[in-house]
Amino acid sequence: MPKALTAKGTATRQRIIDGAAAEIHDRGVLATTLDDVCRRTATSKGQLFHYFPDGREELLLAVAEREAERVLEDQQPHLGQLTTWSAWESWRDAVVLRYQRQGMNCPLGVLITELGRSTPAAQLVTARLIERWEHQLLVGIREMQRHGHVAEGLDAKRTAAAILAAVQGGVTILMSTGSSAHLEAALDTSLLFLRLAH
Amino acid sequence: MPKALTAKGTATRQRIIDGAAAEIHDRGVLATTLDDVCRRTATSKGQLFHYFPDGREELLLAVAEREAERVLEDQQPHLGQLTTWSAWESWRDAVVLRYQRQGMNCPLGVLITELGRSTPAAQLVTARLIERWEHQLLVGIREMQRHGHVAEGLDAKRTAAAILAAVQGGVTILMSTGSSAHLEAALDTSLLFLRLAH
DNA sequence: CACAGTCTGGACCTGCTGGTCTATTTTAGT
DNA sequence: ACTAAAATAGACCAGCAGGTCCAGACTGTG
Repeated sequence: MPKALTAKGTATRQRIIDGAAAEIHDRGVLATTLDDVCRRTATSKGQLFHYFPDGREELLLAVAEREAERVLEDQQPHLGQLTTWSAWESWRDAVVLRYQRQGMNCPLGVLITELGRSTPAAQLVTARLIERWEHQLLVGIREMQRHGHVAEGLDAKRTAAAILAAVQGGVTILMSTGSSAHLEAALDTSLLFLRLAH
Repeated sequence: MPKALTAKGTATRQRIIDGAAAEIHDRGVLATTLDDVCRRTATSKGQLFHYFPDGREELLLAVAEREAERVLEDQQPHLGQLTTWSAWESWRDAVVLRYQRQGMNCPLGVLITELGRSTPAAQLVTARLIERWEHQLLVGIREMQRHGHVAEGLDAKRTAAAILAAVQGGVTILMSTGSSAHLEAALDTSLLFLRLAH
């Protein structure tokens, strides 16, 4: 990587990341080659290794970070303000919609499994995503407790972890079957649980 | 594949599948090459393609089927008799233990994501596993309802789907972080939910 | 024993893909 | 405008992994 990126440079770098992400969405991580990315982004091998000296691995990591960012963005503004039942409902719908749109390929998941084994940096991406996601759920639950909508006695931390797991599992199942039924069941049951704990 | 397998033949075929599964457990699907499998199982390329004419894909599918079978086996006998609270607790422990042992690599998951894109046969393996797993949960919940331990009004089908998703998500998170905290939270919260619905 | 089909071994081929290298053009700062 | 650094292009390389092939050793059945 050059010492300083010019405006043109950063633009190209970003174009490569975006193109790689798109290619991965379309055809999967495994099937995506560096040449594919070059073709799609109208760049050359030279540029690719100019901006990502560590090659494929570094590029994939950059894509993973981008994807992780999106996961949370796509749940906003709902996830950030889980203060009423209707906010939780909206969030639920947003999650279902987001993953139905994404369809049967989970770029992030495969990215992590391919990278994770070798790079600790990749594991960090997942860990941070989980932590942030869970934290927002936790805040939401605490908020509901503060407003008296959910029982004070409920273990908010554990519940947040469980809801996150349920969503994650619903998504995983959606990936392999194409059906969002489990994701919806997971979300609906989670909300029902919160309501029951009263 | 030959028309008829002799006893020796089936033994070799099985040895290849077992060896491939072991190799995948140790080093991951992506890093496992056909030569690795041959070396480990003391077989030759000739044999490998003799028993799996479609090569890597066919072998991987066979391994996936084997793994799927194990997932359910490892939860028995608990999963098959979820008729009391203590049975549910035992099941909970068995699941946690099984996946803690398995550690951070999910052969089945990666197998499916690598195969799923191309082969519908791979999707079938997952679909069947999910269906059978969920069915046993469903039976368990209905049983609890019949005995008056869980409210009749609870949507058993949806709850079974949600619990399965929660477990699945807990496992997924365990894979990428190495911590079973989410899996345990998911299971504990699921059981708490059943208890609350009374 | 014969012989047809199965089993085994391993050399070999080939396509692909990540990665290197060098030459040329463009940009930014003085 | 000059120059140093950055950006771009794309030919080229090397290794590897999946897959092919054929020759030879077993096996079991009439």
